[in-house]
Amino acid sequence: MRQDGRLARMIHVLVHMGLLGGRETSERIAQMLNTNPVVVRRTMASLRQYGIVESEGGRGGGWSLTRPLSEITILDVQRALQGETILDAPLSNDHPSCPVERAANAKLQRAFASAEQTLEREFQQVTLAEIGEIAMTSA
Amino acid sequence: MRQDGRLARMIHVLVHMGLLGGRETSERIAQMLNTNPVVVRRTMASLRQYGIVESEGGRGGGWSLTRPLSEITILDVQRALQGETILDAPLSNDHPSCPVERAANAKLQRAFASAEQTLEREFQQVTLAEIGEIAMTSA
DNA sequence: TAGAGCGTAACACTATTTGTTACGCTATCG
DNA sequence: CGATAGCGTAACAAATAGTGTTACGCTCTA
Repeated sequence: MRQDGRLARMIHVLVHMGLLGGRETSERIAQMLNTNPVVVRRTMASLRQYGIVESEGGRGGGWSLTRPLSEITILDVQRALQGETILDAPLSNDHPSCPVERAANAKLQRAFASAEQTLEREFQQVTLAEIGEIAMTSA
Repeated sequence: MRQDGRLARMIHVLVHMGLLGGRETSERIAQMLNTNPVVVRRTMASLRQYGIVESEGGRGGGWSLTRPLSEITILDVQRALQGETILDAPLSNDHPSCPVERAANAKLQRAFASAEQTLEREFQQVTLAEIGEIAMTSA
Protein backbone atom coordinates (compact mmCIF):
# COMPACT_ATOMS: atom_id res chain seq x y z
CA MET A 1 0.00 0.00 0.00
CA ARG A 2 1.23 3.40 -0.92
CA GLN A 3 2.59 5.07 2.20
CA ASP A 4 1.78 8.74 2.17
CA GLY A 5 1.99 11.19 5.01
CA ARG A 6 -1.73 11.54 5.56
CA LEU A 7 -1.84 9.33 8.62
CA ALA A 8 0.83 11.26 10.48
CA ARG A 9 -0.60 14.60 9.45
CA MET A 10 -4.12 13.76 10.50
CA ILE A 11 -2.98 12.42 13.85
CA HIS A 12 -1.10 15.64 14.34
CA VAL A 13 -4.18 17.71 13.61
CA LEU A 14 -6.57 15.61 15.66
CA VAL A 15 -4.36 15.76 18.73
CA HIS A 16 -4.16 19.52 18.45
CA MET A 17 -7.91 19.71 18.11
CA GLY A 18 -8.36 17.50 21.13
CA LEU A 19 -5.97 19.50 23.24
CA LEU A 20 -7.50 22.81 22.27
CA GLY A 21 -11.00 21.46 22.55
CA GLY A 22 -12.64 23.79 20.05
CA ARG A 23 -13.58 23.89 16.44
CA GLU A 24 -11.05 24.42 13.69
CA THR A 25 -11.59 25.73 10.20
CA SER A 26 -10.05 24.10 7.13
CA GLU A 27 -8.11 27.30 6.70
CA ARG A 28 -6.40 27.02 10.09
CA ILE A 29 -5.74 23.31 9.70
CA ALA A 30 -4.21 23.98 6.31
CA GLN A 31 -1.81 26.39 7.96
CA MET A 32 -0.83 23.77 10.54
CA LEU A 33 -0.04 21.38 7.72
CA ASN A 34 1.52 23.82 5.29
CA THR A 35 -1.06 23.06 2.72
CA ASN A 36 -4.36 24.49 1.55
CA PRO A 37 -7.99 24.18 2.64
CA VAL A 38 -9.19 22.02 -0.22
CA VAL A 39 -6.69 19.30 0.52
CA VAL A 40 -7.71 19.45 4.16
CA ARG A 41 -11.38 19.07 3.30
CA ARG A 42 -10.64 16.13 1.07
CA THR A 43 -8.78 14.31 3.79
CA MET A 44 -11.02 15.30 6.68
CA ALA A 45 -13.99 14.07 4.68
CA SER A 46 -12.66 10.54 5.13
CA LEU A 47 -12.46 11.01 8.86
CA ARG A 48 -15.97 12.33 8.93
CA GLN A 49 -17.26 9.38 6.97
CA TYR A 50 -15.75 7.17 9.64
CA GLY A 51 -17.32 9.19 12.41
CA ILE A 52 -14.17 10.64 13.93
CA VAL A 53 -14.93 14.26 13.17
CA GLU A 54 -17.90 16.27 12.05
CA SER A 55 -18.13 19.42 10.00
CA GLU A 56 -20.46 22.37 9.98
CA GLY A 57 -20.81 24.92 7.25
CA GLY A 58 -21.68 28.57 7.51
CA ARG A 59 -20.35 31.25 9.76
CA GLY A 60 -18.75 29.82 12.88
CA GLY A 61 -18.49 26.44 11.20
CA GLY A 62 -15.51 24.15 10.93
CA TRP A 63 -14.37 20.76 12.10
CA SER A 64 -14.71 19.18 15.53
CA LEU A 65 -14.05 15.83 17.17
CA THR A 66 -17.01 13.58 17.85
CA ARG A 67 -15.36 11.96 20.87
CA PRO A 68 -12.41 12.47 23.21
CA LEU A 69 -8.85 11.66 22.18
CA SER A 70 -8.82 8.75 24.61
CA GLU A 71 -11.38 7.02 22.41
CA ILE A 72 -9.50 7.39 19.15
CA THR A 73 -6.67 5.05 18.27
CA ILE A 74 -4.16 5.31 15.49
CA LEU A 75 -5.91 2.34 13.95
CA ASP A 76 -9.16 4.30 13.79
CA VAL A 77 -7.48 7.06 11.85
CA GLN A 78 -5.73 4.58 9.61
CA ARG A 79 -8.97 2.76 8.82
CA ALA A 80 -10.71 6.01 8.05
CA LEU A 81 -7.97 7.05 5.67
CA GLN A 82 -7.14 3.85 3.88
CA GLY A 83 -9.77 1.26 4.66
CA GLU A 84 -9.16 -2.26 5.89
CA THR A 85 -5.79 -2.86 4.31
CA ILE A 86 -2.74 -1.20 5.76
CA LEU A 87 0.01 -3.05 3.93
CA ASP A 88 -0.56 -4.37 0.48
CA ALA A 89 1.69 -7.16 -0.67
CA PRO A 90 3.25 -6.12 -3.96
CA LEU A 91 2.55 -9.17 -6.09
CA SER A 92 3.33 -9.85 -9.70
CA ASN A 93 0.79 -10.56 -12.35
CA ASP A 94 2.77 -11.28 -15.46
CA HIS A 95 1.75 -14.90 -15.95
CA PRO A 96 -1.15 -15.66 -13.62
CA SER A 97 -1.12 -19.30 -14.56
CA CYS A 98 2.59 -19.80 -13.93
CA PRO A 99 2.99 -21.96 -10.82
CA VAL A 100 6.26 -20.26 -9.91
CA GLU A 101 4.67 -16.85 -9.92
CA ARG A 102 1.78 -18.16 -7.88
CA ALA A 103 4.03 -19.78 -5.32
CA ALA A 104 6.09 -16.61 -4.99
CA ASN A 105 2.99 -14.47 -4.62
CA ALA A 106 1.56 -16.79 -2.00
CA LYS A 107 4.69 -16.58 0.13
CA LEU A 108 4.80 -12.82 -0.14
CA GLN A 109 1.19 -12.53 0.75
CA ARG A 110 1.68 -14.58 3.88
CA ALA A 111 4.66 -12.53 4.96
CA PHE A 112 2.87 -9.25 4.48
CA ALA A 113 -0.22 -10.52 6.23
CA SER A 114 1.90 -11.25 9.29
CA ALA A 115 3.45 -7.82 9.21
CA GLU A 116 0.06 -6.25 8.82
CA GLN A 117 -1.22 -8.06 11.89
CA THR A 118 1.69 -6.71 13.86
CA LEU A 119 1.08 -3.21 12.62
CA GLU A 120 -2.61 -3.43 13.34
CA ARG A 121 -1.93 -4.51 16.90
CA GLU A 122 0.49 -1.65 17.41
CA PHE A 123 -1.89 0.89 15.95
CA GLN A 124 -4.72 -0.29 18.12
CA GLN A 125 -2.68 0.09 21.26
CA VAL A 126 -1.98 3.77 20.82
CA THR A 127 -4.68 6.33 21.57
CA LEU A 128 -4.40 9.93 20.50
CA ALA A 129 -4.71 10.87 24.17
CA GLU A 130 -1.40 9.13 24.80
CA ILE A 131 0.24 11.14 22.08
CA GLY A 132 -1.14 14.30 23.59
CA GLU A 133 0.26 13.26 26.97
CA ILE A 134 3.70 12.69 25.58
CA ALA A 135 3.65 15.98 23.76
CA MET A 136 2.58 17.91 26.86
CA THR A 137 5.19 16.41 29.14
CA SER A 138 7.99 16.74 26.59
CA ALA A 139 7.31 20.36 25.69
CA MET B 1 8.47 2.64 1.46
CA ARG B 2 6.98 2.52 -1.98
CA GLN B 3 5.89 -1.00 -2.75
CA ASP B 4 6.45 -1.82 -6.36
CA GLY B 5 6.30 -5.19 -7.98
CA ARG B 6 10.02 -5.66 -8.42
CA LEU B 7 10.42 -8.02 -5.49
CA ALA B 8 7.80 -10.45 -6.73
CA ARG B 9 9.01 -10.24 -10.30
CA MET B 10 12.62 -10.88 -9.42
CA ILE B 11 11.74 -13.82 -7.20
CA HIS B 12 9.76 -15.22 -10.07
CA VAL B 13 12.70 -14.89 -12.44
CA LEU B 14 15.29 -16.21 -10.03
CA VAL B 15 13.28 -19.31 -9.26
CA HIS B 16 12.90 -20.03 -12.95
CA MET B 17 16.61 -19.56 -13.43
CA GLY B 18 17.34 -21.89 -10.57
CA LEU B 19 15.01 -24.56 -11.84
CA LEU B 20 16.33 -24.39 -15.37
CA GLY B 21 19.88 -24.14 -14.19
CA GLY B 22 21.27 -22.29 -17.16
CA ARG B 23 22.01 -18.79 -18.24
CA GLU B 24 19.30 -16.40 -19.31
CA THR B 25 19.56 -13.34 -21.50
CA SER B 26 17.88 -10.06 -20.64
CA GLU B 27 15.80 -10.59 -23.72
CA ARG B 28 14.34 -13.86 -22.50
CA ILE B 29 13.80 -12.56 -18.99
CA ALA B 30 12.02 -9.56 -20.42
CA GLN B 31 9.64 -11.90 -22.19
CA MET B 32 8.94 -13.74 -18.93
CA LEU B 33 8.02 -10.46 -17.31
CA ASN B 34 6.22 -8.86 -20.20
CA THR B 35 8.67 -6.04 -20.27
CA ASN B 36 11.84 -5.14 -22.14
CA PRO B 37 15.54 -5.90 -21.74
CA VAL B 38 16.63 -2.51 -20.47
CA VAL B 39 14.27 -2.65 -17.54
CA VAL B 40 15.52 -6.13 -16.78
CA ARG B 41 19.14 -5.00 -16.83
CA ARG B 42 18.37 -2.13 -14.53
CA THR B 43 16.76 -4.36 -11.97
CA MET B 44 19.15 -7.28 -12.30
CA ALA B 45 22.02 -4.87 -11.79
CA SER B 46 20.88 -4.44 -8.18
CA LEU B 47 20.91 -8.18 -7.66
CA ARG B 48 24.38 -8.43 -9.13
CA GLN B 49 25.65 -5.69 -6.85
CA TYR B 50 24.42 -7.76 -3.97
CA GLY B 51 26.08 -10.89 -5.27
CA ILE B 52 22.97 -12.89 -6.09
CA VAL B 53 23.53 -13.07 -9.82
CA GLU B 54 26.35 -12.35 -12.21
CA SER B 55 26.31 -11.19 -15.78
CA GLU B 56 28.52 -11.83 -18.73
CA GLY B 57 28.62 -9.85 -21.92
CA GLY B 58 29.43 -10.97 -25.36
CA ARG B 59 28.16 -13.88 -27.35
CA GLY B 60 26.73 -16.61 -25.13
CA GLY B 61 26.51 -14.16 -22.26
CA GLY B 62 23.57 -13.46 -19.99
CA TRP B 63 22.64 -13.76 -16.36
CA SER B 64 23.26 -16.63 -13.98
CA LEU B 65 22.83 -17.36 -10.28
CA THR B 66 25.93 -17.31 -8.09
CA ARG B 67 24.54 -19.87 -5.66
CA PRO B 68 21.72 -22.40 -5.41
CA LEU B 69 18.14 -21.37 -4.69
CA SER B 70 18.39 -22.96 -1.27
CA GLU B 71 20.88 -20.27 -0.29
CA ILE B 72 18.81 -17.32 -1.39
CA THR B 73 16.03 -16.00 0.82
CA ILE B 74 13.34 -13.49 0.00
CA LEU B 75 15.13 -11.18 2.39
CA ASP B 76 18.27 -11.36 0.25
CA VAL B 77 16.35 -10.28 -2.80
CA GLN B 78 14.57 -7.56 -0.87
CA ARG B 79 17.83 -6.18 0.49
CA ALA B 80 19.36 -6.19 -2.95
CA LEU B 81 16.44 -4.28 -4.39
CA GLN B 82 15.64 -1.79 -1.70
CA GLY B 83 18.44 -1.74 0.84
CA GLU B 84 18.09 -2.09 4.58
CA THR B 85 14.68 -0.58 5.02
CA ILE B 86 11.64 -2.57 3.97
CA LEU B 87 8.90 -0.47 5.47
CA ASP B 88 9.31 3.22 5.86
CA ALA B 89 7.14 4.90 8.45
CA PRO B 90 5.30 7.72 6.71
CA LEU B 91 6.04 10.58 9.07
CA SER B 92 5.08 14.20 8.85
CA ASN B 93 7.50 17.04 8.72
CA ASP B 94 5.37 20.14 8.73
CA HIS B 95 6.51 21.58 12.05
CA PRO B 96 9.58 19.67 13.20
CA SER B 97 9.68 21.53 16.49
CA CYS B 98 6.04 20.88 17.37
CA PRO B 99 5.92 18.41 20.27
CA VAL B 100 2.65 16.95 19.06
CA GLU B 101 4.06 16.15 15.66
CA ARG B 102 7.12 14.65 17.27
CA ALA B 103 5.12 12.50 19.63
CA ALA B 104 2.93 11.28 16.79
CA ASN B 105 5.93 10.51 14.62
CA ALA B 106 7.64 8.64 17.44
CA LYS B 107 4.64 6.39 17.96
CA LEU B 108 4.32 5.68 14.26
CA GLN B 109 7.98 4.92 13.98
CA ARG B 110 7.78 2.39 16.79
CA ALA B 111 4.78 0.70 15.24
CA PHE B 112 6.38 0.42 11.84
CA ALA B 113 9.63 -0.80 13.32
CA SER B 114 7.73 -3.67 14.91
CA ALA B 115 6.03 -4.53 11.66
CA GLU B 116 9.30 -4.37 9.82
CA GLN B 117 10.85 -6.82 12.24
CA THR B 118 8.01 -9.20 11.60
CA LEU B 119 8.36 -8.85 7.87
CA GLU B 120 12.09 -9.31 8.02
CA ARG B 121 11.70 -12.50 9.99
CA GLU B 122 9.17 -13.83 7.50
CA PHE B 123 11.34 -12.93 4.55
CA GLN B 124 14.35 -14.61 6.05
CA GLN B 125 12.47 -17.83 6.60
CA VAL B 126 11.57 -18.35 2.99
CA THR B 127 14.19 -19.60 0.53
CA LEU B 128 13.69 -19.53 -3.19
CA ALA B 129 14.17 -23.28 -3.18
CA GLU B 130 10.99 -23.59 -1.14
CA ILE B 131 9.10 -21.56 -3.67
CA GLY B 132 10.44 -23.77 -6.43
CA GLU B 133 9.29 -26.83 -4.49
CA ILE B 134 5.80 -25.52 -4.08
CA ALA B 135 5.61 -24.59 -7.73
CA MET B 136 6.77 -28.03 -8.87
CA THR B 137 4.37 -29.96 -6.67
CA SER B 138 1.41 -27.73 -7.48
CA ALA B 139 1.89 -27.75 -11.24
C1' DT C 1 35.80 -9.06 -37.55
C1' DA C 2 30.90 -9.51 -37.15
C1' DG C 3 27.40 -10.29 -34.08
C1' DA C 4 25.34 -11.31 -29.59
C1' DG C 5 24.76 -9.46 -25.33
C1' DC C 6 25.33 -6.36 -21.36
C1' DG C 7 25.95 -1.06 -19.60
C1' DT C 8 24.12 3.22 -19.51
C1' DA C 9 22.35 7.68 -20.63
C1' DA C 10 18.51 10.26 -22.30
C1' DC C 11 13.90 10.89 -23.01
C1' DA C 12 8.83 9.88 -23.42
C1' DC C 13 4.77 7.83 -21.29
C1' DT C 14 1.82 6.72 -17.45
C1' DA C 15 -0.24 6.78 -12.97
C1' DT C 16 -0.74 8.79 -8.52
C1' DT C 17 -0.62 12.32 -5.26
C1' DT C 18 -0.85 16.96 -4.22
C1' DG C 19 -1.88 21.71 -5.08
C1' DT C 20 -4.97 25.27 -7.04
C1' DT C 21 -8.85 27.63 -8.90
C1' DA C 22 -13.56 28.28 -9.27
C1' DC C 23 -18.14 28.09 -8.03
C1' DG C 24 -22.17 26.53 -5.35
C1' DC C 25 -24.52 25.77 -0.91
C1' DT C 26 -25.46 26.86 4.06
C1' DA C 27 -25.53 29.12 8.29
C1' DT C 28 -24.95 33.15 11.03
C1' DC C 29 -24.59 38.04 12.08
C1' DG C 30 -25.97 42.66 11.70
C1' DC D 1 -32.51 40.36 4.02
C1' DG D 2 -27.87 40.79 2.48
C1' DA D 3 -23.02 40.11 3.42
C1' DT D 4 -19.71 37.05 4.96
C1' DA D 5 -17.54 32.85 6.70
C1' DG D 6 -17.21 28.30 5.92
C1' DC D 7 -17.72 23.66 3.86
C1' DG D 8 -18.53 20.61 -0.79
C1' DT D 9 -16.98 19.47 -5.03
C1' DA D 10 -15.53 19.45 -9.72
C1' DA D 11 -11.92 20.48 -12.82
C1' DC D 12 -7.45 21.22 -13.87
C1' DA D 13 -2.28 22.04 -13.11
C1' DA D 14 2.04 20.46 -11.08
C1' DA D 15 5.19 17.35 -9.07
C1' DT D 16 6.80 12.64 -8.53
C1' DA D 17 7.94 7.93 -9.44
C1' DG D 18 7.92 4.07 -12.11
C1' DT D 19 8.05 2.08 -16.62
C1' DG D 20 8.99 1.80 -21.48
C1' DT D 21 11.93 3.02 -25.44
C1' DT D 22 15.72 4.41 -28.22
C1' DA D 23 20.39 4.87 -29.02
C1' DC D 24 25.05 3.99 -28.66
C1' DG D 25 29.24 2.03 -26.54
C1' DC D 26 31.82 -1.92 -24.71
C1' DT D 27 33.14 -6.95 -24.41
C1' DC D 28 33.47 -11.48 -25.58
C1' DT D 29 33.32 -15.34 -28.70
C1' DA D 30 32.69 -17.82 -32.87
